[in-house]
Amino acid sequence: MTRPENDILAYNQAGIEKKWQDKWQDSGLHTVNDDDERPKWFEMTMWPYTSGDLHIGHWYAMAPSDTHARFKKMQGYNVLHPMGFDAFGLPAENAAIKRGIHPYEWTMSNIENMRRQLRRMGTIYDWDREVVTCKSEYYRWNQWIFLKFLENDLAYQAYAPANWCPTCNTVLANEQVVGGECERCSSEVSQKDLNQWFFRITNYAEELLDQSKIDWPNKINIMQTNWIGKSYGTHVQFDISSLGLGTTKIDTFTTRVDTIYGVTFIVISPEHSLVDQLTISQKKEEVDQYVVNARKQSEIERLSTDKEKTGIFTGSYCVNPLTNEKIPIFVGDYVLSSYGTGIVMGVPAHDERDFKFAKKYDLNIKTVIKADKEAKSNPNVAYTGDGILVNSGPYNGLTSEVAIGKISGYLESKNLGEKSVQYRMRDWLISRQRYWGTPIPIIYCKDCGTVPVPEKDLPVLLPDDAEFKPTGESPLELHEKFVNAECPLCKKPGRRETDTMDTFVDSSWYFLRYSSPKYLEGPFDPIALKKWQSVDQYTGGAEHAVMHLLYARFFIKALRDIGLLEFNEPFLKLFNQGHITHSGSRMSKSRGNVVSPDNYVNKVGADAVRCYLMFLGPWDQGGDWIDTGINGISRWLNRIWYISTRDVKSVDISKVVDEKNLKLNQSINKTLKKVTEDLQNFKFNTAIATLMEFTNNLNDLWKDRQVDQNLWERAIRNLLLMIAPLAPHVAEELWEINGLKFSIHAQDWPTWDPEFIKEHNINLVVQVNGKVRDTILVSAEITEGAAKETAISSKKIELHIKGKEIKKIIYVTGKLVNIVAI
RNA sequence: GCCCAGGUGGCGGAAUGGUAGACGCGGCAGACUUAAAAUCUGCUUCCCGCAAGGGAGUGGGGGUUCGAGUCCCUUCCUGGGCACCA
Repeated sequence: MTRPENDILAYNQAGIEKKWQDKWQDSGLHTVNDDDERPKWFEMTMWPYTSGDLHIGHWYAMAPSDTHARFKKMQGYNVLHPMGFDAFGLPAENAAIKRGIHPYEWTMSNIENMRRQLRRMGTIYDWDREVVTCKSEYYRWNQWIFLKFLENDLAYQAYAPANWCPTCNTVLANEQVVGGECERCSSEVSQKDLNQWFFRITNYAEELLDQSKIDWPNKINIMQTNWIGKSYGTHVQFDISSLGLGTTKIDTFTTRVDTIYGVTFIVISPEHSLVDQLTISQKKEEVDQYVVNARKQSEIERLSTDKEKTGIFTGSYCVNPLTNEKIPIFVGDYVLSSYGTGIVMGVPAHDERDFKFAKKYDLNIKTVIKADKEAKSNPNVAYTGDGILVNSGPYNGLTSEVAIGKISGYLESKNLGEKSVQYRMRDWLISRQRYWGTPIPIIYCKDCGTVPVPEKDLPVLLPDDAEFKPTGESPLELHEKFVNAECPLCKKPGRRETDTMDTFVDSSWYFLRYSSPKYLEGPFDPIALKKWQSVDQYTGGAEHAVMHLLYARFFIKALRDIGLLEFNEPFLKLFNQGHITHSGSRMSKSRGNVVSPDNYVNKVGADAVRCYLMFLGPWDQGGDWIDTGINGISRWLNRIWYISTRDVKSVDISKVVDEKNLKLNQSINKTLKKVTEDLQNFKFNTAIATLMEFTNNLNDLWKDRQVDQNLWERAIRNLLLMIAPLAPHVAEELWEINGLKFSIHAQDWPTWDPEFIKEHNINLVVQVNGKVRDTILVSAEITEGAAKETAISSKKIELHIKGKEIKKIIYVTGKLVNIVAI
C-alpha cells in the first residue's frame, strides 16, 4: 500500500498556503503606497494574455520575478510589482464564434481563474492596481492617446498595400509577418490594398537606435538595431528627359555608389507609380500582365530568396549620369516598393541579385571593382565586397570607401543625387479588421471627411450586443447602431471607423497605468507617474524584441514629445528568461506533455514549485522540467522544516566548542554574501544551491550539538530570511513557529560581515608542472617562502621532482604552489 | 547566407586563468521496518589497480601561459533571431 502523496511533506502545505495568503491579503501587507518614503523600485514581468489557464511557462516567468521583487522589498525599497491582463485579441473572438460565448464573458471568466492561480503562487501583486485592457476604463485611454498622436502628426491614414491574413481576416503589422506567414496562425499572408491607420514609429528610428540609456541584454539590442536597419547610401538620379514625361529623372537608392560605372540596367518595382509612364505602348500588354502576376503572389513566394529573379523590359531607357550610357529600364518583382525609392540600379558584377537577373536576361556584366590590383575577375559570381575601382573613369584606383565619398560628392555638386540614410523599419500599421479590440475613434463624414471623435465623447464603446458570424467579417461592420454616428463637426449622419487597434497598442503603455490605475482624468496621474517613472526592472521573453519592446520605447518617446511625461525609456533594465521544456521537448497540447502547475502545487506546494523552477537551471537559459527533479526541492524544504523546528534548548552549553561556533558563523556570513549577490543578479539556481549547502552544514553541526544556542537561533533566522523571497509561505510559517513577529516579509534583508568570511586555514594546492600532486592544510597567513618550503618538502611532491631540475616555483597567494621541474 | 547564444558525468547543472564536476536528480550499498514508502548514512566522471596510486578527461584540431572548461585562431554540432532592404 502506498501512502498518500502529501505524506512526503513534513508540513501541511495547503493549510499554510491558504493561511498566509489570506493573512497577507487581509493585513494589506502587499498594498503599495505612493507616499512611502523608501526609494521606489518598479519591477514588472510581462503581463499574460487572458488565455484562461496559467501554465508552467507563466510560472516560470512570474515566480522568479516575484522572488526578485520580494528580495528588493526586503532590501528596503518601496516595491511596485503589479499584475494585469492583456485582454483584447483574437482568441476571445474565435471562442465567441466557435462556442457562442461573448468575448467579454470568456475573457473575464478566464481572468477570474488566472487571478486565483496567481494568488496560489504566493505573489506580492497589489490587486488594487490591476489593469485589464478590455475594460473601457482602460481602452478609452488608447483612444485618447490615438487622438493625441493624431494631433501631433504621429498617427495618419494611408491607402496602401498591407499584409493580409486570410485566416485571421485582418491586416498585420510587418512585425507580425514571419517568413511570409502570419505570426499567430501561420497562414500565408497576401497583399491587400486598404485604407489603414499608422503610427509614425519611423520618426523615432534614430532615437530608437540609441541604447545608451537602457541596460538590456545585448541580444535584444542587436535584434532591435537590425530591425531598424539603418543604412547609409546615395540617391542617384538617372535622366529620362528624352522620354518626354512629366518628370525628367528617376530616383534610385544605392549603398554602393562606387559601383555606378558598372550599372547595366535599372529595375523598378511592379507597384511603383512610374511603371505605367515608363512602359512604351508596344510593351504595355506584357508589362501589365507581369505586374498583375507579381501582385498575385503570396508574400512567401515574393520574398523567397531562392526564387528566380524575373522581370520585364519596359522599352524605355535612361542615362547614367556619370557614364552617359543608355541604360534599359526593367520592371522586376525582386525590387520592393517600400524600401528606398522602389527603384534600383542594376550592377550585376557586384550584387548577387542583379547578377542572377542579368544572367537570366542576358544583360551585360561589367566589372568595376576588384578585390585588389592583381585580382582576376570570376565571371561566374558577383564580387560583392569592397575593393579597388577599375573601368570607372576618373575614379580608377580608388578604394570603395574613398570612391563612395567622391562620387556622391560629385553627384551632389551637379544636383544629380545626394547622400541619404534609409531605414528598414516601416511605420506601425495599427488597424485590425476585428471586433475584440479598441475601436479607433474616427467618424467618416461625406462633407467633413475623416473626423476624430472629440475627447469629450470618449470612450467609443465596443457594443456588447454584437453578433459573431463565422464569415470572418468584423461584427462592427454589421452593427448599425455602432456604425451610424453623427459627424462631430456638421452633425450630419456619418459612418464610424469599424477597425480596431492592434493589441500591441494596449501593451505599449500599460506600465504607466499601474502608477494610477483608477485615474479618471487621463491615462495616468502625472503626480503618481512622477513618483514611479520608468520601470526599473522588466523581465520577459525575448520573442518580444522587435514588437512589444520596440513599440513601448516608441510610445514613451512620443508621449514625452507631446509633453505628457518626462523620461525617455519605458524599461531601464531588462532580463530575458529562457523557455521551459518538459523532458527535453517543447510543451504543447498536441504533444500531450504540458506540465500543469496546479497538480504540483496540490502535491508538494507552491513554494516547492517556485523553488524548483528557479533551481533547474540559469533563468536566462531556460530549463527542463523533470518530474523527479522537484522531489529534491521538496526534500530540501522538508529538511528546512525539521532544522528550524528543533528544540534549541537541547543544546548543552557545557559542550559548546569554539571552533564549531566559528565555523557556523563563517557559514552564515558566506551564505549571506553569496545568496545576496546571486539574487541580485537573477542567479536563482546557485542561490538555492548555496542555501542547500548551508542547510547541509546546519544538519552536520546539529549532530553533536556543540554550537552556541544564540548563534544557532541566529543561523535559523537568517536561513528563514534568505528563503523568504523564494519560498514565502514556508518561511512565514516557520518564522511564526519560531516565535517571531509577523511578517517575515516586512523584515530587513540581513547583512554579512566580511571579517567573519576570512579563512584561517587553507588547503594549499601543490602542483608539479601544472598537475595537482598534493594539498596541504596550512595557515591562511602563510608567507610565500614558507609555502614554497612546505610544498617542496612534501613527500608526495618529492617523488615527482626527484632527479629533476627545479626551474621555477610559482606562488599564488593563499592558493597554490606550482613547481616547474624538468 | 548573415548575426547572436550554447556544447562539461547517466541527467539538470557549478566553477574571479589556479584542486573540473558545487548543488540536485537518478543509481548502488547500508540503517530503520514484518514489508514497503518516507527518512537517515555512505559511494557514484571514465580507464588500470586489492590498495596506495597512476593515466585520461569540459564537441574536434591548433595556439598563448608555469597553469586553459575559462583567453586567441580554426572547425564541427545544437538552439535562437534575421534574411531579395539595393
